[in-house]
Amino acid sequence: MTASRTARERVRAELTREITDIARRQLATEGAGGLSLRAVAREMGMVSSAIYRYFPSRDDLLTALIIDGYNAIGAAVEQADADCPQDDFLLRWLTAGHAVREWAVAHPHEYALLYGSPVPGYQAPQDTIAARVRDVAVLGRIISDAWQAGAVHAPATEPPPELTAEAAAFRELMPGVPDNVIWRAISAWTALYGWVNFEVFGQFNNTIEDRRTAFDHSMRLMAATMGLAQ
Amino acid sequence: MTASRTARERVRAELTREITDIARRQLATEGAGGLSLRAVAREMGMVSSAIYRYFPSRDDLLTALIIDGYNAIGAAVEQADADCPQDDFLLRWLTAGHAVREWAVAHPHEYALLYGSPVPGYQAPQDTIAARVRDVAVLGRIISDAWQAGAVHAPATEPPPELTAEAAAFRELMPGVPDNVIWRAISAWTALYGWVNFEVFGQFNNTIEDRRTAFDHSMRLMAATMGLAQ
DNA sequence: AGTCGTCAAGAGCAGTGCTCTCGTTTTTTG
DNA sequence: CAAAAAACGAGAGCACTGCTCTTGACGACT
Repeated sequence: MTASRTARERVRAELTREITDIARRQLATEGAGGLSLRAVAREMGMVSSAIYRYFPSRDDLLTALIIDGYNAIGAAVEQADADCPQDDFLLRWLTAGHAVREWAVAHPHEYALLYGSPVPGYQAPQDTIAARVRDVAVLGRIISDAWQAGAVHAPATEPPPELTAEAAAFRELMPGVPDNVIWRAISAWTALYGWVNFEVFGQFNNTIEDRRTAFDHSMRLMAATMGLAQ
Repeated sequence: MTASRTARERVRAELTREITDIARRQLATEGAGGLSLRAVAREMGMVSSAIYRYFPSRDDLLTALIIDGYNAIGAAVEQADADCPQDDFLLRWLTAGHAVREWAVAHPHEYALLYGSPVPGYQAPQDTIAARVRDVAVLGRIISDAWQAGAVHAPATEPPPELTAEAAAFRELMPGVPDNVIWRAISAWTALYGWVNFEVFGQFNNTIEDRRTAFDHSMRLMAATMGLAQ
């Protein structure tokens, strides 16, 4: 009986996957606003209303794409870090940063969906938060490993007392790491994505051309701020 | 005759301004995607096609709003810096940063229009670039002033030679400032906007609550990276 | 074998950006 | 001052969107 049930569910899963694939392709070429359920249906040879059997609304399709996107960039960063010699923490930081940047440059529209302005009228459901932490978890692990190895030499500028109860999520990612380093890591993390935002969203147009080199240099400065310089 | 000509042009300018005002209000409440020419016309008691006498397309209306937005945030930063004691460079940097952040938090949708994902199908015309540099010009002036006053004590980590021909626009903003400091300023600038992006776009939800304090601390770390720490 | 749920299809609603035409009003020109 | 020209608001209309509802057919489970 499971076979027959699976027969139906298999074609359903297949169609669902085909929808997201086409949607992702449209997203990559047209951007988030150009994603049209009717266009997806048209490309599949379906009628538009049939799509709603699989995704109750456009937002649900967007949510699926967002989750896929977080997992894709998270997997890219995890893979990049796994390929690194684990005891070279500066290299790991730089490699993870480049992985983020390169994925974003290769998938600008998907990146915009994840880290750009929220899609109007769209509220990210809780389902996304599990996938969204994969990249920052890698960063946390790098810093945490570096700290355990005694490779973090940051100036001892204590953050203000108002912040001691903040950023609990980051603390969990970096157990044992003192507040000073945690907040430096948060700063570096926001700087990393700030750069990628600027690059992907065109803020460097006609200004910085060799963006990979410039990004690398900036990430080295951030590593120094974190105390990771060798 | 100029009076009679002005009569018509005056009402035209007035209507144009009313359109942008209503559009800005809709933008603030609904976001960029919710901006509808028909809704603006409806609110003005006009018929939708009449709007096209004033803005040939939705993109042109968006462009007007974008230019206004760049000027608004630029003016806010300029004003904040002007109110500072000009010889306290760390304070000036922090004040300018807080001005950016506070404007962005107060006008999240307008900020998203300026620094978020580009509106799909919309290509920013050249008209915007004049207004868009006002905020970064303030930052450049702060660093430049600090350098002239001998108040910049940054470690002498030279950027790689590939970058010596890059970022000419930044160099013009900071005449006489050496490359090392220029690239540190660029890093700090991207970190500043990276933070604001994360905050405005909801990346700190359920993670960091006292965002002003955390931002301030991060900006102090960036000041140290630039060599502005006192 | 019959029932029940799933499915694709189609029509339809309200909304969008945008174009075109048609009178009217205002400005400019002869 | 009168005629030509330009600007304007209104309306209809096109192609498109997300989404809902209904209808009829096919497949799955008892």
